[in-house]
Amino acid sequence: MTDRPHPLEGSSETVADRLALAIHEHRIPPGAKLNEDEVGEIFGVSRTVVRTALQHLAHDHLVTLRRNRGAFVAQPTVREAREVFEARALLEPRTARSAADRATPDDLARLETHIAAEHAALAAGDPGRALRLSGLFHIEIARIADQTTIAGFITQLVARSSLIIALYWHRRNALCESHAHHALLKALADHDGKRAEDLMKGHLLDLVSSLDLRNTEPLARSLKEALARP
Amino acid sequence: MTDRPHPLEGSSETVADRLALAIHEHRIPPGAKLNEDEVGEIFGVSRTVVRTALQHLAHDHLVTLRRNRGAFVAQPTVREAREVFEARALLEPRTARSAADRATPDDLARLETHIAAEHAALAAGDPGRALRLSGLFHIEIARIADQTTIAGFITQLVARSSLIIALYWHRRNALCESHAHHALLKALADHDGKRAEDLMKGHLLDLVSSLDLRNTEPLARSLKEALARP
DNA sequence: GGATGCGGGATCGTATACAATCCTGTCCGC
DNA sequence: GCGGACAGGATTGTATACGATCCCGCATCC
Repeated sequence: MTDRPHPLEGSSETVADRLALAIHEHRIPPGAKLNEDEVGEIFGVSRTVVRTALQHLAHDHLVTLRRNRGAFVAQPTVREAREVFEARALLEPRTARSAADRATPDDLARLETHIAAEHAALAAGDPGRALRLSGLFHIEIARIADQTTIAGFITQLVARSSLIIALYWHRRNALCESHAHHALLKALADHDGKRAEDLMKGHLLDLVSSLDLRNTEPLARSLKEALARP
Repeated sequence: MTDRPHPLEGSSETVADRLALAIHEHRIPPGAKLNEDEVGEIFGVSRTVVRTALQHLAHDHLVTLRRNRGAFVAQPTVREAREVFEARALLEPRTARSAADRATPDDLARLETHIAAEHAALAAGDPGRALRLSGLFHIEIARIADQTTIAGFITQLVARSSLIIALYWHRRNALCESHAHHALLKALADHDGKRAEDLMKGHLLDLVSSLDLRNTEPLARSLKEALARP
């Protein structure tokens, strides 16, 4: 009942957003094929708009477009995974510092809401939604820093991080996340830029350390393991 | 002879690249309208591929898509201009440091070529091409640092910087550019990461200081000045 | 028996056609 | 003379149609 095949709603961005959300919440696994006709029928739109949406997602590295093959949910390599988090390490700590200087009570309230919703999603057994909200927390900080350009980059990096987590997640330490976010919020509330910067840096390092980035290939996870011992 | 209206060459990315190059070299001014039929006829392709190319460029903030209005070459606001250079300030110095650690003789030779080509273009009275090569220098450094993700961001930021320069350029100090790049190359050749980082930081600050970012509107430059005294 | 060539089916890439929207110039009323 | 409504033209948004390419399965040949 919640998801009816809408006859036609608005534009291609809606389709892109819906697809991105599904990918972000791990409802569509990495490597999954996104058939144009199928997606078009689901959303009640033509292939034209689906193609536009897929190209949009491809530009954000959420899907991979292979010529005459179709669109697939991206499977970041370990190299890409490292690059994504190195980029985040360059962008986010300094942005968090700026956010600490500019955060208004309204901003802090919104962040608090995010954290609460994240907890609620976890309690409700919806880790995908919790992960999504966790990412929105980072994006919101960039927005508070009043840097829409950087916020755009972080949005992209968070989206890719979601795929990376889907592929390379190892430790089951969900508590770390929420606690780190809470500490970060406190630093922002205190307008302690230096602390916010350090906390963000550490938080990102924790995230990377919770991944298993030893393998060489992402599809090795489904291929090499299959023929590990011949 | 060099630029014939190709009957049909390859794909939409070619059109996007050609358009991006023209914008980058200031052959198409900010605010210019990009008619789909017109562009399609120029490149000998259909509107479908032109639309794809324009959406690609829109995603990189090189063109602005207005619903039912068409595509226009972007006109970054002063706010966007500041944001772009703040993002570059976050990304490029640290990337230059990494590049200094990894630069091979082959990399250095390629950078030397870039600088030489930049000088040649300036001498040939083609400042647009010189600016393009100057941007490629920055992108090449990110590539040397072996960070394709960051390189992608910098590519986007350099492209937007080209538009910003077209709109807000003030001082005519082209020497600064080439000299800064030469000093940077020397630091990279010496594998002096710290110096490369500092030089890049200073270079970006010089770039910003060569702009006139006082105005509030970008189109004021072409509209208000026209009817300054009625 | 295994590898190679080939054909059917499906899917993507591009072009074209139609509908919706917007801009511009003109006409009418005040 | 001037402001507003309206129609014409142009341009974009979306859908559909056709051609090209690729994958998969089967038959054939070595």
